[in-house]
Amino acid sequence: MEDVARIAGVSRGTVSRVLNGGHDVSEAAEAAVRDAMLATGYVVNHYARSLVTRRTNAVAFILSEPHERLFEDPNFATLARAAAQELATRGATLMLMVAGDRDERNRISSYVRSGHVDGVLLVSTHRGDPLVAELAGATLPVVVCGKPLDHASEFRFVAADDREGGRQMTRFLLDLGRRKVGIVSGPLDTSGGADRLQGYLDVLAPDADDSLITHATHYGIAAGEAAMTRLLAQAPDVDAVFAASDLLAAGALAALRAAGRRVPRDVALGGFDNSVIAQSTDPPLTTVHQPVDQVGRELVRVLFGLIDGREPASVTLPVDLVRRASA
Amino acid sequence: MEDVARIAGVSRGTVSRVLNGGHDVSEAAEAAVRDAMLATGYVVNHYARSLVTRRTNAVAFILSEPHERLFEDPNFATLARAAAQELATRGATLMLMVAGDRDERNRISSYVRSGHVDGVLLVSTHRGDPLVAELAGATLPVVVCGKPLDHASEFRFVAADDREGGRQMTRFLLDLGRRKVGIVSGPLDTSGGADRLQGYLDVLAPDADDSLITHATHYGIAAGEAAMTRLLAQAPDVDAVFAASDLLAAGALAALRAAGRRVPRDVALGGFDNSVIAQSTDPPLTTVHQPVDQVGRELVRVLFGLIDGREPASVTLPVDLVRRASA
DNA sequence: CTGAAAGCGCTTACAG
DNA sequence: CTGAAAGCGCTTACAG
Repeated sequence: MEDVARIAGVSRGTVSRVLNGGHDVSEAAEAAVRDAMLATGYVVNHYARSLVTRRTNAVAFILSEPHERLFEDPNFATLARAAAQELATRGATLMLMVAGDRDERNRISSYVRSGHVDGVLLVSTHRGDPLVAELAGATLPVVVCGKPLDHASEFRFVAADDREGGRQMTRFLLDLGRRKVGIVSGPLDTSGGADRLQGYLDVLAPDADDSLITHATHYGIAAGEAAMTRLLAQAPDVDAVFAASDLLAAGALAALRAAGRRVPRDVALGGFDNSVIAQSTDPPLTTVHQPVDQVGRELVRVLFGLIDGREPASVTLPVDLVRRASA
Repeated sequence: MEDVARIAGVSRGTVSRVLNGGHDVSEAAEAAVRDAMLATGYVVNHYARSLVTRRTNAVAFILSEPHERLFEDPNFATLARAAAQELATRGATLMLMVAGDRDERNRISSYVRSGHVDGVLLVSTHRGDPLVAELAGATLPVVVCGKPLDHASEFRFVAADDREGGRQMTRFLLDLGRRKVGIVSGPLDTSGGADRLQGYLDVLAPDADDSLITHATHYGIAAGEAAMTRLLAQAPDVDAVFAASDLLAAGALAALRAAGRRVPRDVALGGFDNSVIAQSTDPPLTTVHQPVDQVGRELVRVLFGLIDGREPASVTLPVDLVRRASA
């Protein structure tokens, strides 16, 4: 910077001003500085800048989930990509952090609360997540992906409309003429799990039948298979099933096959997510599409709203049903 | 830090020394400083530190691929997680960057070369990737995930043993008693694509038959389906197929079904990756498992070797065949 | 073992 | 519009 100033024949203060928008700088001075920057190949030192501005231009993307539940959100890669790109257009960068156990959680919690990032994107939290509680107490800008289950009033969030998705799928199965529509719901300690079940109940209640409802322990193929097996035992006459994720649906498919039920003929099956999985099963899944890319971008937009002191609203994004062969 | 020093009754220099390992500090002084740090809730400012040490404790994880090829590496999420965790144990953090088009590539290239990160992890590159060329010229420590196709001698890499995996699967299909073993290979401008095909040829040459070889345009279900359809036209008597990824295998499965071939009875089918997809197809896929977690950790270990000026060797990790129902 | 001092590269009132 | 100066919070020879 010293060099640039010398070559341009101005002071370091002036160089700094053109760097920060060029306000209060004459055109001649600005041009001279820009030429000098090109000539020297100058690049700012972010650390020096952060030291004085107290802005880091970094955002933490915290994946808060137990290690064994790797595939809970099959769209995590897409989400991280979308957020990273949106961040890049704003000159910020995404720092990926995995809070898989208590040690990691503590390390991350103190890291982000010590001013190393401008804000936090909190992904895949469960009810009772200690990280949520700690962040609720902090002054740091935080946006949650999915509707928060705890401290809901303290957080802005961005979510797909899980409940409406649950309604759409349930209605769709009913409109197919099916009479016994069951559900393999996800774990109820996640907002997606609870809301998709709620959507199902919205449509069916007060006729909902407990024997048609079953919960998977987590979003995995094996868990889906086990849950579907239970459902079949409870309600042998089930003729349609809404599985609350594509992975659960893949498991349900295996259980149905094992029981000799044809899909969709004997049992119509619907999934949720519209992930790659939905296209790889046989038959391919009718499912509810979540706009994951858009969720990633909105997450960043809302976070910057918070950082800049505006008061951004939480956002719920629409979902839509994609019809394939399973129902 | 000023406060800590005052409370502990020492100078800032001494506080800094205990922060950096406590060398050349008396026990009494160290204890006093630690107490003072606890009392004040002191946390270092990384930016001030980076400003003087020239170390950023940040590593760029660059995903270099065109936007439309989202699922090329179905294990990207796992890879990023593993790397982030390994980085965390070393006090560093992972910055995720997506180089999807020229603009993004330029921005990222100049960012990482301007000293904002200590090193780079380069993921999912293709032959001719301009980013690889630029990074080859730079002095920055770089480790490539997968064997580099260009500037190979200039980079350290960490890869799964794709070629050996190709051999194992081909041999396995042959040992099943199949006579016409075909391949749906991946795109040849990726190291995985080229090496898996090479493994197939290692086993079959000089008897390899061109009509049994087909290439998918990218790692997608639709591409796998199209390639399998071509293969069936070229070699109607094919009785086994090695699809170079699980996604390609899922597509091949659809094509085989459409052609009325039963799997594994008429055609035995093997995949590659052992991703979730392999468990969701019907039948589930016999496939080659890649130790993605371990690749992520090794990537970081090798990078730190480079950063610390040691001369770490590239590493190739073993793969192994997982048998399921498709072959 | 310890302190005083210089310096890392920037930004931002302040005075003009 | 511009420059001189202070200051952001640390580390690290240097001298003792």
